[in-house]
Amino acid sequence: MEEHEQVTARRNKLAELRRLGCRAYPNDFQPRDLAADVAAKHADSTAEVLEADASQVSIAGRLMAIRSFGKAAFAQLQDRSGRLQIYVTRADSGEDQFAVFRQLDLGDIVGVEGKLFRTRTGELTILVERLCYLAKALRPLPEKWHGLQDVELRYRQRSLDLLVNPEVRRVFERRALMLQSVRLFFTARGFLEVETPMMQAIAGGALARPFVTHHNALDIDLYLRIAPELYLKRLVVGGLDRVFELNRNFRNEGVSTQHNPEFTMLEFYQAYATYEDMMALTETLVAELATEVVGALRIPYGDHEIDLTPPWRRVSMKDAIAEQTGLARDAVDDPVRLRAFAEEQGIPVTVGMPHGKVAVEIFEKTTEATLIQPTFIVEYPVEVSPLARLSDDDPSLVDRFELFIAGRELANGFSELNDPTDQRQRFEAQLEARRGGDDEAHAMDEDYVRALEYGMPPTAGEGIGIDRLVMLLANAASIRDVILFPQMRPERP
RNA sequence: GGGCCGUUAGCUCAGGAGGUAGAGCAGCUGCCUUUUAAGCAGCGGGUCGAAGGUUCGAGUCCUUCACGGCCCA
Repeated sequence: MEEHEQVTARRNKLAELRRLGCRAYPNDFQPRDLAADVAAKHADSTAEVLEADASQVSIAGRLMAIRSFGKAAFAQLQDRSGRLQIYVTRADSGEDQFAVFRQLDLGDIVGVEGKLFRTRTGELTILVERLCYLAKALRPLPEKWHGLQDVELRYRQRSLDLLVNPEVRRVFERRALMLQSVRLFFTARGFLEVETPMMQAIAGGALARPFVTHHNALDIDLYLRIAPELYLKRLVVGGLDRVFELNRNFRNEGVSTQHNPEFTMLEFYQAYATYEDMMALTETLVAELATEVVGALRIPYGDHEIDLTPPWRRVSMKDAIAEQTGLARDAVDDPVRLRAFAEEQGIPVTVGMPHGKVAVEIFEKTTEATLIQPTFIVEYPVEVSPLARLSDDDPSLVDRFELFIAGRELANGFSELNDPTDQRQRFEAQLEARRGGDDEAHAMDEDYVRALEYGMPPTAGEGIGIDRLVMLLANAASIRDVILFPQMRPERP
């Protein structure tokens, strides 16, 4: 393959650097300072103060701009903290080092040491006395002004994206801060962080299609988990009354701005609590995270301003449907009339589909996207909630909620079903649904029922989609903007 | 899965109604010791996503495919 002219030019400069006595990839330069620290420390230092200060600073990073004159040059050096201008002159750095500098390109990594001064325009700058070439960028960087715009290239070559688009780094710094805050929040409340299997013989805990893999030595198929739920509740049976897990789930479904096949889920379980306690805990958690990460409770998201100030609205699914569609509440309660409405609206409902599931279908199609401000939808139908405790008031419902913000589901929580007999019957009902063609129905898990038979305390639990929460707090439109390496089709040669 | 849109130099983008492929940045050569997207002068760089088709002639029109984006399911 023919090498690009710009790559050839850079290879030639690398050869010239060797000729000048540089090692090609040295590793003996240790920067003592960071660009942003230096800038902060000397933000108010006048030219005279800097002149009188004999101390040296040393930073290392990537050359992101070079403005070169004959015997001197300004350049921008970028490290993990930010950028600082350097000034290299033949007089101050010496003939040999200046010759090295002249072989450097945008993107090259160097270390410099020298004294600070202020330029004519007042910019804090290092006058370079020692210059160490550290690594060559053999490929040219994207354009300095527009950065890398092509979203396909940005996702496929995240290194380059991070390098030239500083706002991308900020999103992932925000994400890291949020994860750290989540851990502090739960550990401060007595929750134990645990890790449960990602490879499971039965993919339980949610209604979704799993990825399948194979264990050679055991000669068994295993599933990548779609949820950690059933393992976390086994731990509650075992006396770990408060547990949380913050890690990846895998679902073998489509890719979109809202879905990546692997995504990060927070799940937590608290004994002697109810789903109402979980709603209150969620309000506190999200409000705290927003304050921590964004610094405000009213946050911008796309065209909206979201107000995360607790408490949030709570409304039953059927009331929400009635409110949105204009149907009378008794029509929503009536299986025949509700089904007729679905068919009239072109919402696909199958012949044997139970009333509760028809309601959920209608809710998802008509109402979900309208829930912009934080809203807990409560009173979920039992047919779509095989792991949730029955409502004491209405046996067709369970003590469950989902949280919607900006038209998207962010969390799902409920009082846990801890009656092993009921749990077995629910699994059997799911098997029936599966035989009826529902390939997302929950599988039977005998081992889990056996665990429940030892007695699980009354418990409530919840899952929160972390990527979506990061999207909200980082004002990102696509899940790919908050996942470092989103799933893409492989490039074809 | 369906609809719409995109794919042109390393990057960011133009390319009217089919008639020899353009700019800026980046690169190369030269000048330049206070620049800020530095400046000035000159030069090089293209399988126009791929494959077919229509046409005297296709970046441009048609078909299929690939990859991506947005919307819908």
